[in-house]
This record gives sequence, C-alpha cells and structure tokens, in this order.
Amino acid sequence: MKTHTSQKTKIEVPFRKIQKQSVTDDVESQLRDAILSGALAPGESLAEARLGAQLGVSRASIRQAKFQLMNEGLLEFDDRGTATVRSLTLSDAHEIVEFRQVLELAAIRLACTRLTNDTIAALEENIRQTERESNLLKLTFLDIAFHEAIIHASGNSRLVDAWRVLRPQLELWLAGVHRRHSVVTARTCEETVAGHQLLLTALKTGDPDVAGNAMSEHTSSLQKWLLLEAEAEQETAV
Amino acid sequence: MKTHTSQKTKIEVPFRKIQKQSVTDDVESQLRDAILSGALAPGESLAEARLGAQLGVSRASIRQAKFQLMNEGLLEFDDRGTATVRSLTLSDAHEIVEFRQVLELAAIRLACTRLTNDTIAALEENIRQTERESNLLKLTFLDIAFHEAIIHASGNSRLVDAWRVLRPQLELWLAGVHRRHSVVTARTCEETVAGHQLLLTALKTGDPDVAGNAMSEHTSSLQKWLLLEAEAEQETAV
DNA sequence: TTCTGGTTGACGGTCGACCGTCGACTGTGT
DNA sequence: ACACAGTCGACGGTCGACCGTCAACCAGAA
Repeated sequence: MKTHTSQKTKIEVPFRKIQKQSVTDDVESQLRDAILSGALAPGESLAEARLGAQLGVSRASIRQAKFQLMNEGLLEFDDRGTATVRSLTLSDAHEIVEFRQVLELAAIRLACTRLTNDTIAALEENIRQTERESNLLKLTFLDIAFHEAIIHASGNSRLVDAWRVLRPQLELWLAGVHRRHSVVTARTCEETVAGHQLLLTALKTGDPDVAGNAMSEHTSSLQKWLLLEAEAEQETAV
Repeated sequence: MKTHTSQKTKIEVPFRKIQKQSVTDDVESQLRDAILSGALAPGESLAEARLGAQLGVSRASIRQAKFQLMNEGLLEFDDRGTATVRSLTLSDAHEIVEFRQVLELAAIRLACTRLTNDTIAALEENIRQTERESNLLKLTFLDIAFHEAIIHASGNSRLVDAWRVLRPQLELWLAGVHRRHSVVTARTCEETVAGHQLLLTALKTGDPDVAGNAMSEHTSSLQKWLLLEAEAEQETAV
C-alpha cells in the first residue's frame, strides 16, 4: 500500500516564518542600541564611510539606517546631510513629555470605547508582574509596556505610529537622565503600580472622561517629577 | 580718510539662500504630486528601475524618495520591499480623521497658553482671505492653512511632526473623494468661515477648555460630514 | 602677526552593476 | 486537458566607485 504522500489536511508544523534580518535592519538596531546605551553620545557624528567600514557593510546600508533613525528623531541632520546623535535640550524634554501626555490621553479615551477582554487581561497581567518585579530596568520596561498597551488599545494605528516616533526620543532622554543619576526609587515604583491600578479601574468604567482624568493625573505627576529632575540637573550643570 | 572697509554693522543684503533642489527632493516632489493628483493611482507599484529610467535618475534617488514617502504614509511596502501607492480604506479614513481631531484638539489647547499677536493676526488675515476667495481649490488651501497655523501655534514641534505625517494621508484621501465628486459647496464654505471665526474667538479667550470645545465642535461636524460622504460612496460602490 | 590663497582630506549625493528571489510564462510528459 | 518543472524577466538589496563640496590646515605675502 502506498503511503499517502499528498495528504489534504494542511500540515500544521509550527514553523516560524523564515526571516533573515536584512543588513539594513541589523545596522539600524545596532545604531539604535548604541545611541540609547550612550555608546554614541549626543552630538557625535555618524559618518557613513567610517561606520560602513566598522560594521563591514556598504554605505548604502548605513545610509538607509540613518534615515530610519532620523525619522525616529534620534538623529539630526545638518544642512549638508551629516547626521549626528540628537542632543535633547530641556525644551525638547518638555515637548516630548507634553506630546506623550497628548497621545496617552487621547489613547485612553479611545480605548474606553473599544475595550476588549484581552486588553484588560494584558493590563492586569502587567500589573501583577510589576508588583512581583524588583529589577529596576525590568520595571521600566513593564511601565513602558503598560502604557504602550493602552496606546495600542486605542485602535488607531496613526496614533500608534506617532507613538512609535515619539518613544525612541523619550527613551533617549530617559537614558541620558538615568545614566547621570538613578532616578527610580522604590517609592516611585509603588506610585507607578498604584497609578496603573487607578488607570485600569478608570478604564474599566468605559467612561472616556473618567479614564481621561485618571490618565491626566497619572502623566502630569510623572511630568512634573521628571521635569523637576531635569531642571535640577540643568542647574547643577550651570 | 580711509573708507572703513571693515564695517562692524552687519551688511543686510537680502540675498536668498542658494539652494539647488537635490535630485532626491525633486523626485520626491514629483512622486508626491503624482500620487495626490491621482496620476499614480492607489495600488499602483513604484518600481525603482522603471521610475529611474522615466525620470532619468538613478535608482538610489528613487529609493530615497520612496522611503520618504512611505514615512508620510503615502506608500505601503509589501514584505519584499515593493512599494505601491497606498489605497486608503474607509477604516483608514476613520483613523485619519480621528487622529486629526486628536492633534487639533491638543494643539488649540496648547496654543491657548502660548498665544502671540502674530498668530492671531495670521489667523485673522486667513479668515479675511477666505471670505474673499471664491476659487474652491484655493479655499481648500486656506482652510488647511488655518488649521495648520493652529498646529504650529501649539509650540510643540513633535506635534507638528505628527501632523506633517498625517497631512499627506488626509490629502490623499480627500483628493480621492474630491476626484469622484466635488464635495465642496458654497454652504460648507460659509460654515467653514463661521467655524473658523468661532475658533478664533474661543482661542482669544485663552481658556483651553473653551477653545478645546470649539475645536471639538468644529472638527466633529467636519468628521461626521466627511465620513457620511465616504460611507455613501462606499455603498454606491457595492 | 595677520590675512589670504591653495591644498588636502573627509563626507554626502549620485550612479551603475551584481546578486538572489519571486512570479509569470512555457513547454513537456502523463 | 492538466499538472509539473524549467526558464526567463522584473524587482529590490547591497555594493563599490566617482564627483562636488566644505572645512580644516598650511604656507606665503603684506
């Protein structure tokens, strides 16, 4: 008897889709990491030929990655096209935090009207993990993930895109602040958890105004705190 | 007496800065115009080699322009990198209009706290021109300019950036709608002027809530109207 | 010493070419 | 007639090279 080689039922081997990281994407990741980690300091220039030689790729790949990172606001170009790592001023920080507030407020209001059980479950799980976590770095990631979940729950991909552009800048600024002095304390962690719980409760009401107020409360406290920190730093620098 | 050749006062010859349009920028403009004018229809592919031959430039220039336009949301890439003119679904239109509302609401609230005489003068001048204008196309431009002025008056360049990304998509969608049936009528023009005057008045109060309400009123009416139009079109298409 | 003019090196803009991949077409065998 | 395999053309990814430009450097003249 022949073994039936052509079985009609779809073979469900859980192969992951093959995806070779393109050279450009790889370069982009490396450069982004280098910038956020501070290996590439603000103001430092990213010459294509030099980087290409260092990374063993052609200028075209570096170039492409450069423009990608510029669109994320991590690089700034002078009039001749030379890219340098963006150095964020205090004014930039104000703008970033302010716009973040705008996006998150809008997101949670929209999320209220499109709330799914999956979203709620994800947020609850995030809070549980946050309570258990003690590693400061992971806590930061969890915090970002919580807010990002709300952004996605807004159901508006344009808003998500705007957040995708803003986030690296926020990370760049936070990385710079964190590198100079550790600003995360146990107290702020507890505050964060409490704030997130309030947000979730408000979100569950399904009332945009209630949720919006909660978010405003949450982000404005964050905003005031971060900017005070930055201004204090500014003064010591002077 | 020596003529003082080294005068300390800066010589103020109003030379315009020399700027040769780079090939890439030129290509980008041409492609954008082609897309917004409908010469490149949604779904149409932009093969680099072919376009390069047509425009007499190398693939690198086309490529660069392509990515720029993708970042504006005018193109979409498939998994192989092939770019096609984005075809906006009704769902896209909803998202675009919704996010526009988010940005403009935030902008006018921020603008309230940073209002300058220049801004007010510019807005008033815009309204005067709008009242005098009869050309439908120019009216559309004036309308956009009014809203854009408020966006800029927000004083937040991140918000302006987000608008810069959103605007081409809005234009793409509007262009598609307008091409199929002229939606601008005298009545909507008068409505627009009246709405703008209300906005300006509300803005002058300097109260974010007052101005925000006015903007919500203005954009939501616009939103409802445009989407009804789109849905009607959708139905006739089916 | 200071100004000026030229040299040189670094960098981005642009180009043409090579490669692998994917899809359409086609011819062949059943 | 249909299924399959081989072929071919189109396309994007990547690369190396050439060019003009700009700034820093240097040397010679006032």
